[in-house]
Amino acid sequence: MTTASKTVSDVIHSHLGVLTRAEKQLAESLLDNYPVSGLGSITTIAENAGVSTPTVVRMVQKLGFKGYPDFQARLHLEVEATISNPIAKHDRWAQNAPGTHILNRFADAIMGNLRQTLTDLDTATFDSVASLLSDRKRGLYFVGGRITGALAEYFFTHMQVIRPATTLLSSNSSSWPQYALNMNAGDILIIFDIRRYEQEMVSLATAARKRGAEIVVFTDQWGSPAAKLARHTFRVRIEAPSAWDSSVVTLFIVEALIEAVQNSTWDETKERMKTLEGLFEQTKLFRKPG
Amino acid sequence: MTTASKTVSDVIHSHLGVLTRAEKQLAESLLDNYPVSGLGSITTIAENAGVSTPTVVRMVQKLGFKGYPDFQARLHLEVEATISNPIAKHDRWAQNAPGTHILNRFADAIMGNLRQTLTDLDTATFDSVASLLSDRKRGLYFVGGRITGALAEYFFTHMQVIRPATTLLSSNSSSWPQYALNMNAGDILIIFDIRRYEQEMVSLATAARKRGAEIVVFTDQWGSPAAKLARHTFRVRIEAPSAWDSSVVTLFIVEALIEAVQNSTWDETKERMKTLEGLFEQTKLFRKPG
DNA sequence: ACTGTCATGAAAAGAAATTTTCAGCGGATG
DNA sequence: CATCCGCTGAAAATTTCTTTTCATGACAGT
Repeated sequence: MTTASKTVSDVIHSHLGVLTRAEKQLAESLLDNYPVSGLGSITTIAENAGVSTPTVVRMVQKLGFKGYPDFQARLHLEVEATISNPIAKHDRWAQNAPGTHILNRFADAIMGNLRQTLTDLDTATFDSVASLLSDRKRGLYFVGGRITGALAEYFFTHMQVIRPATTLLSSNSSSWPQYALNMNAGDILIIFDIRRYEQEMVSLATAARKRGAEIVVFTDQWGSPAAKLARHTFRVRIEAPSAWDSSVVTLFIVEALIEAVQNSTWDETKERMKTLEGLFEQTKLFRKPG
Repeated sequence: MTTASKTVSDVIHSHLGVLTRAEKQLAESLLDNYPVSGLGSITTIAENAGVSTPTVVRMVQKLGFKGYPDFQARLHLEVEATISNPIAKHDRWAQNAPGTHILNRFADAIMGNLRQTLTDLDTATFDSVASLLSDRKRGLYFVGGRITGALAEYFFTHMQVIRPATTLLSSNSSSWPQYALNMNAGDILIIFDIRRYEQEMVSLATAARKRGAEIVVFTDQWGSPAAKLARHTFRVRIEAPSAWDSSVVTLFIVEALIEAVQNSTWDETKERMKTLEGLFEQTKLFRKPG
């Protein structure tokens, strides 16, 4: 066979370029939860992928197999190889990585963090924050520290598209008092502050509270001192097998919040995004293509 | 179903006593190399076991299954459970949250992304990139787009602490040519570019290549055009139940890389970090947790 | 030895899967 | 705007799989 030593996954990847729309759709479906997704009959996988059975036949033939049975036989071999390997037995998803590889240890840790964080997290808090952030009458201010500044920026960039009146505070704390001065009652200050808490953060939070602003804090399980001044606090697990803390779960919550806000204000956001897209497109028109 | 919570293997074992000779022979064959041996058609497994197909039907019905397809469907589920990872098992997650809550839907999606990404990811690529980034003789340049700029910044912030000669390119592409001009042969350009690929990224990558720089690209499963110019490419799953793509898994890989680099250059890094800590303490910008 | 019971597989019948055919549709091109 | 080309899925044709039927043979009890 021409596809001798490569895995079906490899073959699919190497053919992605020559696949048509429906075939790509099928390929995605197969690669998702690979290789188990290819265990069933041609009818089943066609249905799962939302394409017709002829499309399946055409694709597997395009990939170099004689027909669907040929394709499936190959998949079965791969499943067998995977399962029969005692090392891979429990860790198929990291099959390429030795058990002690940093990727695996990281994945374990992050999974634990996510599970723990979600267990501890009150969905009412999440929903309340989403609701606060959806209120367009409130100004939003984002601030983070040395490391968490990137998270604040990420959150800010998205919210800026979704709604007006969003402000990103510089990571440099010397300019913070000026921002606090501009806050109005009902505005929201979103603080990212994990260990090695920044002292200035408390001053900023205090000033914001005096101006009547609500405070939302993303911190770690030990809690930023600024959390005492907050209306809502997200305590996120940040432990990783590393000298550094992990921001993965924090980013996870940020993204979920972005979607929650976007979803609850979709009607208002839609037009806004369209306009913005137009602006981006226009800007690109004036540049030379690469 | 009567055989609800037990595995097929359990069911077979508990029925061994009531099986006839040919059925026992079949059962042995199935348990040998279980559960993969049950992947094929009824004809196949009958042949492998040296019995007739009616024997197979009779046995699976004796075991409590409706017929062979029922039996096989169950086996497929077990194969899937065996192959899939702990990540997929989210039973106890977010107990406080309804199954349809955005947090849970997001968690599902991110878990899938992580699993898929790790499955597709070659650890050799990861290790090669970690090794490249550990080479202090090479200058590092980080660049991202509108959304991914925050990721580039996050990566940069950490690497800046760990090693010298790191540069963060502005998100504004107009300044990129100047950076390219400063690159030397062997320098590394780390590009973050997910869909809505930025056209200028290709120009930058081309310019960097001309200067002899190596390119590492973080992109999505569809692949940034800049990936064609890259020495190494990370294809990360970014799908989320959201109007926006998810950067969680990308951040995961970034953090793992940070640790890998830090770990491989610890001796050199240690002193550097101590010095930096001292500087931070001195300026009282950062405090220890209280 | 006779008889009844049960296991077993060959073969037929039935069901389902796989492949092929073909018409419609939509985007590309002139 | 017309034409072409290739993708796509409905449906038919074909192949394969699954189940049922039934004849045979082994064995236990009479």
